[in-house]
Amino acid sequence: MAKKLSFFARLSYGVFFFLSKYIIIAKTTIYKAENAARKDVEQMSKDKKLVEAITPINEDFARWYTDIVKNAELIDYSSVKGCVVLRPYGYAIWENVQRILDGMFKELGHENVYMPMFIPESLLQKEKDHVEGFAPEVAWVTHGGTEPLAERMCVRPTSETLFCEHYAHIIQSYRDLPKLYNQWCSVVRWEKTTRPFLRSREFLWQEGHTMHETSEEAVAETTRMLECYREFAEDYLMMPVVCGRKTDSEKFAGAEATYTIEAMMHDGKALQSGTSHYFGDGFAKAFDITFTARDNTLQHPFQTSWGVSTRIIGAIIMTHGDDNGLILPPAVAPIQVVITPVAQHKEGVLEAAAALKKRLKDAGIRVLCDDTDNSPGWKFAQYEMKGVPIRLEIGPRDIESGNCVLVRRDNGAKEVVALADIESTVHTQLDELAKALFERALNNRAQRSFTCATYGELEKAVEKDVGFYKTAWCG
RNA sequence: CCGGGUGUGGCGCAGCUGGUAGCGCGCUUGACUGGGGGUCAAGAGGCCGCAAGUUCAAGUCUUGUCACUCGGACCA
Repeated sequence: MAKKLSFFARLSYGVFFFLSKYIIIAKTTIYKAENAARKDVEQMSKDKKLVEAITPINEDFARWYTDIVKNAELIDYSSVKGCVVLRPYGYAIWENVQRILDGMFKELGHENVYMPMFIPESLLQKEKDHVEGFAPEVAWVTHGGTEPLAERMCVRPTSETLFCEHYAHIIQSYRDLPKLYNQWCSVVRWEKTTRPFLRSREFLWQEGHTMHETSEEAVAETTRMLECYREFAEDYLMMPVVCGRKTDSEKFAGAEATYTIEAMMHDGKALQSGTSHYFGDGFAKAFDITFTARDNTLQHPFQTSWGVSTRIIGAIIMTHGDDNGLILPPAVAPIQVVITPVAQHKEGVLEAAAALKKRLKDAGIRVLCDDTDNSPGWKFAQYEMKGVPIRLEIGPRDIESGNCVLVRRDNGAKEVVALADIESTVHTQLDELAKALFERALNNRAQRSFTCATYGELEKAVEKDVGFYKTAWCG
């Protein structure tokens, strides 16, 4: 088995165990852009007088991705490599992700805390595997002002060590367990190859760190949080995922087992979208965390950690987007409905648009009315680029007939709908759009999933088709 | 870390064998428009990455340097 795994590692394939007896092999390289197509697109953009053309998805997937993150105004590059500016629209997506996940965590009994961003070198080094895994990619702080520090400190790449130090202070008895903490923060990993959202040097995430009385309880927490992530991905982001366990070579540094949700991107590659780790009592021993058990013996607690990062935004883009730009699942879309007034200088149009906006807002829908004097065509293209799920057009004709035009972002379908019950119409359409996104992603995954009976068969198949492979030969 | 490429208005680029900087988009103002990226007119905006050198003269040539980028290596 070890030999086979190293073979896959060389090919940049991720290998992980499906939760049943299958393993799944999926290409997991981080996308890199290529130069070739750029000039053609720029030329095309000139010829067609388009404002911002993006590279077609089937021509160069990586370039398509970069064009979207820039043109949909999610990020701006900064002067620090691998560190991006999250612009209001991009950050708003993250805020929605935060709001939903945070609610789910609290429902499960977790509490939020905040740890320092600096870790003294000696603290990082307490757990051997952990430091070996992370030391090559941490950023170091060596000076305070002009004075060299007595001990250098790293900017947290993850906070296990800080949580452990703290837990050692506050856990005395089995009565103190479990401890279910989570924090929202940014971490720094000095990556050499960076891509917005997918692999950056600083990124935002949440990291949950829990301590338990028994290993059974900690294992249960690990799978409970993996299930939480699955539910979030599938029910809110409309992104089907495969739950599984990473091989030893890919598991978290210091963990006993790493579980993951893997989503298939539009091009058939896998993206690790959330992880949940079981640590056993390895860290507890290294950090000397003990508690008095029910039988009055001194024991080490069992630990888990789990995290989802802004990479999930990259997953949303690559799962649902198309040649016209981003498509956002309604649950996390900063704007769920955009209203574009037509012939807005004519009497009554802007007033009708404003009234429509108010009704939708009162119905709990995130709505924007774009009354700038850009042309309607420009607005259509702009909000398609930004992935707004539903567009409502309202002009003199509609006002007269008591209707408006509803356009769906996922399939472009246009429909004249009555203003009278617009709230329920929009709610229904948002729901249907969400379901359609999930179905489409599921179909894509099904079309790119294969089964191999033997190892030899698998070797040949992975060269031909990018996708997920199930094999039965590994028990 | 190794190799290739690129640095010129906000963005994308042109600028040949040296002669003192131009195009498209965007931006500003106004008018006409408006149901798929509108039209016209008038404007604003540049130490040509940085430093040194060659020259009467450097965006252009030479050297150095910095940054970015692509590929490789490295990387949960």
